Amino acid sequence: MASEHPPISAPTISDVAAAAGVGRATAARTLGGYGSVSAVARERVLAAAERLGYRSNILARSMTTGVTNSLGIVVADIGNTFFSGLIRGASDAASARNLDVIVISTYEDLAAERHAVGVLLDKQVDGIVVSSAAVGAPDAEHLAEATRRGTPVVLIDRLVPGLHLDAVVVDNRAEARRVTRTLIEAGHRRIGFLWGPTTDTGIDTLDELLTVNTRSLWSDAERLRGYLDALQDAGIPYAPGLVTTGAKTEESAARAALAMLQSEDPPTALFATEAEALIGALHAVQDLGLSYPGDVSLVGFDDTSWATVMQPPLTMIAQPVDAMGRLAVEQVVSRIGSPEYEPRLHMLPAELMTRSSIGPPSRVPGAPTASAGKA
Amino acid sequence: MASEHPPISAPTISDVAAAAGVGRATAARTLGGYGSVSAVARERVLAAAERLGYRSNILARSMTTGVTNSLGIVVADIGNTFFSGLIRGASDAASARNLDVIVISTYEDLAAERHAVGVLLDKQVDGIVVSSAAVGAPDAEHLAEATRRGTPVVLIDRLVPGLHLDAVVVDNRAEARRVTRTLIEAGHRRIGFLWGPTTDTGIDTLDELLTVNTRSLWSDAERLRGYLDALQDAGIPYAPGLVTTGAKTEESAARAALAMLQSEDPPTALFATEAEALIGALHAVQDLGLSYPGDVSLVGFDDTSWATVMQPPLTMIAQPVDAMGRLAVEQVVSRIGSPEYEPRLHMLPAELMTRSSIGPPSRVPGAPTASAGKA
DNA sequence: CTGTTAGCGCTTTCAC
DNA sequence: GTGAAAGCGCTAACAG
Repeated sequence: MASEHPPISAPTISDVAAAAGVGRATAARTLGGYGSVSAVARERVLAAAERLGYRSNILARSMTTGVTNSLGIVVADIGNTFFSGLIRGASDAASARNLDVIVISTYEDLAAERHAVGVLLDKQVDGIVVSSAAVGAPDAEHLAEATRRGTPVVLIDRLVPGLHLDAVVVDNRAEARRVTRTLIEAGHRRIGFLWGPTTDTGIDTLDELLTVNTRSLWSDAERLRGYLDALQDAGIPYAPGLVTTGAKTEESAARAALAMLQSEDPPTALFATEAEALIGALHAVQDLGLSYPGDVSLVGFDDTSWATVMQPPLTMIAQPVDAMGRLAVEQVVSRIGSPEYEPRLHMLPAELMTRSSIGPPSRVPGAPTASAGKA
Repeated sequence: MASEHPPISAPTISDVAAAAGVGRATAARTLGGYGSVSAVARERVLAAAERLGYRSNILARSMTTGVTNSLGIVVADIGNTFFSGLIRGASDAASARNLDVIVISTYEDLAAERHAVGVLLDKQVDGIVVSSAAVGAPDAEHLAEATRRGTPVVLIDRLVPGLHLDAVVVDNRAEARRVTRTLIEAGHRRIGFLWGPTTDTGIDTLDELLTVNTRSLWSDAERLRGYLDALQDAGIPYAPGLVTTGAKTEESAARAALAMLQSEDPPTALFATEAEALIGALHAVQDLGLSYPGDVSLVGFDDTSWATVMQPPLTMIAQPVDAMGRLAVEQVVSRIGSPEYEPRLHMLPAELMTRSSIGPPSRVPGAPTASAGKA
């Protein structure tokens, strides 16, 4: 039942100060939580603020302080569960710190990524987490530039060779090597690799493959190298037809798997580098009336809940998406505090979820050494 | 090779104006794209801006104009593919309009949702898209309030009874009724419903169920009603044991399905209201060594790519997530333009992806009418 | 501890 | 058309 004319627009600090009978600065200090104010003054200000329903205008605050309490996160595809898992971890960590998150999807397009970073910089976010489409430092000038200008950026999921920034990734090469070895130990020698580098020129030699691989995303390139490492460890020669070179789509993976499986000397195991690729592989296997692990063994990156419900359940590599997201924002936050230390590389372990899609090879290929392994 | 001392901090409109030899206002006009400027002046300003590398400070702009070119979207769980699909559609539509999106996850917690909306309002987003955890208007004061204060909000996926706002949803009741009828037409009379209302008090009568259902999220409540509608249409009495009352988790769904399937008069079909529930159901089926659709038929909401690769492939209801997301931002945008028209309700159709998880019932329950249906 | 006084960079009257 | 000048709401530097 008051008398003071309620301001038509939202109350400002001046309104509160006036209502409390103190100067603007005092009101600002108590409301902004800085400087020091006497207990009495604080009480009166708080009461007045409460009464007026005061909410600070954070745009104005951000303009003068330069901090927006928001983080940008740019990923390839929000709709992909790997990335949405990352985002989930990141945004949980962010809200725990009272930061909010602006999400942008680039669909692996570098131009879109540059634009996204520009938007974020314009918005004056306090930091950026990005899973970049850049395959090398020259592509990533926008990231280097942002850092230089004072907005910390941390890479997530993918490193960019030549770019020294904080990063949170999984050791893709080691993980790929490990599963491939698992396959080899089960007796496999012909292992199909789904989602090798995309290229239209045929790849015949290992050298060519390695060269082309250089132009792939770090994570993809690393997985291929890990696969190749394991092959080499076991003295198995590289077989051109077993590494895919098509587009990275489910359909393309299905076609490639189909072709491999129908070839004269088909693979006895398939390693899929991504959930989508695995689904493609499964389609191929099913279309051919094959079963796993009887006819072909199967493994894939990026574990999901449906893997447990497949018959038989799928053995998968589980990346710690939630932890990666959290760690990335923690890293970016600590970088905001103290910008000048060496970039930190966080390599998190992945976990091989052993289930039942790996078995012994269905047949013994040319080489005589084959069936020696286990039995 | 210049001479003008490069400003230590980013160039402002004043810098550009000075460099161009015009007044601030003229520079502001051409750079801000409002008012009118002579061709010559515009050229000089543009050139100067280019030369200085001017980027407008959108925080300052937002502060004076009140528009931030950003939208808030609050969902229950970013990690859930249904919501990440929504977000994907929404953020695509947003970037097409040069808006960016701030995403917040609430995990179905109303307090978190209120907080999220508060944050968004503080950020002065131009509009909010929310899939609310409110089950009735009293819970949704924060949404009504936001609208009243001039920030349009559009509901997505879920209506809030009693709250008249723009909304984009699927007719959950009709869709649930439709699949249930499909099941009935296949001969089923005992159909388990996974993810009925969560409650610890037992539910014995239909009335009790209906009452409790009132306290569920709109979408969940509607799906149950649709199920009940179809039962009633077919003259099948409500069977208490066939509607779940546990928590909404995969494990709980699995337990409930297990219990149903092991009961004396088990269901011959299971209708799962969510992907997680379906996975739970599949676990139960498999643990019991049952197969589908031979022993039990299965259907679920929220189609995904892995449904096609299950053996047999799963029949699912596909919600148009992408379109829902897009439409929601379109709606919120048009509401920003002209705030005063009747709230619009967009009910999008879902699609039943018929595959192979529905078959005839495995056995004939008590009633004599059963096997009459098809054969 | 507190009030006064300047800005932050932009938009927006308002005269010229 | 164009420039000068007045804010937007806040923080910050400076006296007292």
